[in-house]
Amino acid sequence: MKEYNSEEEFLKDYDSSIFDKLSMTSDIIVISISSKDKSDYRRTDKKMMSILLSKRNDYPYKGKWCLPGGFLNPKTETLEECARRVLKRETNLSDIYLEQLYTFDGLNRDPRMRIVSTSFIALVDKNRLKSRVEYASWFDVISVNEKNNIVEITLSNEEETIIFSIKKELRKGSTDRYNFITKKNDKIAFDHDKVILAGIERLKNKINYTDIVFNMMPEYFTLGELQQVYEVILGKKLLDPAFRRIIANKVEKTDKMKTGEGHRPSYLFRYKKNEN
Amino acid sequence: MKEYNSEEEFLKDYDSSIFDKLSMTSDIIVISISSKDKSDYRRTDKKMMSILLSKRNDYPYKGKWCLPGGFLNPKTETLEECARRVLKRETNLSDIYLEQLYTFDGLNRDPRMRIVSTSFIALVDKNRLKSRVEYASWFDVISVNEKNNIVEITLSNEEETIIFSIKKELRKGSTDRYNFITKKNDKIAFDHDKVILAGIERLKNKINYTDIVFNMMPEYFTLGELQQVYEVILGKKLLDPAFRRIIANKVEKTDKMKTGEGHRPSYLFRYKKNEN
DNA sequence: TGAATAGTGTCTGTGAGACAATATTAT
DNA sequence: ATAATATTGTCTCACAGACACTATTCA
Repeated sequence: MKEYNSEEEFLKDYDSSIFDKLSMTSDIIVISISSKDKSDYRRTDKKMMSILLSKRNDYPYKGKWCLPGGFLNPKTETLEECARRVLKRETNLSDIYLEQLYTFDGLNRDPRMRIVSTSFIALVDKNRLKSRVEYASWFDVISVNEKNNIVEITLSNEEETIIFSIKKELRKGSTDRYNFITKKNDKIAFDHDKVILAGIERLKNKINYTDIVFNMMPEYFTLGELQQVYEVILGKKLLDPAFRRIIANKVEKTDKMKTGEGHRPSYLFRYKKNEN
Repeated sequence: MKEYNSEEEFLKDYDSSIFDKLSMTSDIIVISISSKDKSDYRRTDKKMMSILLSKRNDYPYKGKWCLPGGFLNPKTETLEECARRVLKRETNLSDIYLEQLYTFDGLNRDPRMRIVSTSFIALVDKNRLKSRVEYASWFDVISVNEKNNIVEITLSNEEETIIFSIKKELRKGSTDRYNFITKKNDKIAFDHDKVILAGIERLKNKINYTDIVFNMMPEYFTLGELQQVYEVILGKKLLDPAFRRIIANKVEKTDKMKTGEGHRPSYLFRYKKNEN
């Protein structure tokens, strides 16, 4: 083997083809909050999480739904830049909250070849999306039910309902980490069912010790609306006074009011940074 | 474009060379607890974290220290399997606690070519490592000091001291997530300085709401020892009664004692699963 | 005996959970 | 007036922080 005396010299000779290579993708679970129309004039809108899915036009998994994603161009971009490029294409927005979620790399997750996918969570305020998305469709997260370590998730857009379930199997030697095993899944492509579950769980875990939720809120909101968002994400009702104590130093009251709702109007609040 | 009528038909024709490809590696920050010899017969050993580093024999970064790692074989293994293969080689152990940490993918993190690295944390009880590691060396984590969002980490083995510092720059639009920017680093190869910081922070964050710490403990331990491990990882002193309350339902008392320490002997405890 | 760690008791303040009470609007 | 949500008050209980005290060993 040749002896090199400097890194430059070594690199000049380096043949990058000696290692087996593979392709990577960035896949994104875009989460936002949508409102179901109120049935009663004085009731507030029911809020739910929604996620963005695209219908696959080509093989593999033709006709199934998948998360927005794209192949990494290894010469020019990072995985996060790749994700932003995809998001720009899908939503026409460039400044979306993005956070690396997990790298999925099962040997057969893509039937074409070995593809490793780094997934991201994107959180967005739905009001910012003016134009209807062309290829993608928003699915409401109707329910997330966990029983005996099996999670069943129900998604629905206007035309279609998707139900899939995943078993969370305790990892050997751990008391709190799980392998995800698909139990039932007819309509989601690749392993994106697992990405969706991982994303929903990450959001649920982080909502209580970070401020990420405000990435899904409009600039002005009532505390009732904010509380509903927490309730939807956490999957449980919260008590009003407790909730207000918790978020008190994360928001600031404005002098604006939300009126015309058939009941007592409420002050509009705004996200307030800092001050822990 | 040819029309396909089934996924099988499509795959038969599929040319996987149309996308640019790249190489991946798994890099592992192996963390364990070591004890400094007691100077006074009645004082307890001082505990510290230690991490495993290898000296690079080849370019690039020849002569610098790096984390154990290796190239992924895309045909045969997952990233975690790749990490376990490396760990087996370095420590001769197969059943080490392993957790995916983060995927690092800066465009120039490796001067040879584009290489994306998925990093893992491994936690191990040092007593299980009988034989001295051949190529790698344990470095004690002497200090982790954060001031004005700059973290300075000092590592040391018997012969060498490594000091590096990283700036944690608040990410745009976030209040709790940071980009890592190397400020000073002469001795750590690649971006492994950032992996080390990410690993130490992950451990610190998870110690309070998981049981991962027991992966670094021997089967029998005193509560004093366990408390020291918590203190080293959290970087602060804890109060005895509070600590005992917190871990009370994670451990069970045995009838064994630890004696001969120059002071009152203490009961040995053992990790107790479940019962939250 | 003295220095050191082991282990327990208990007071206090903080904060979440729970429930109650009052306020205000559109129909 | 009524139904609905908005907003605040307050009681209680759990628990972490703090400090004090007792126990036990080896040189």
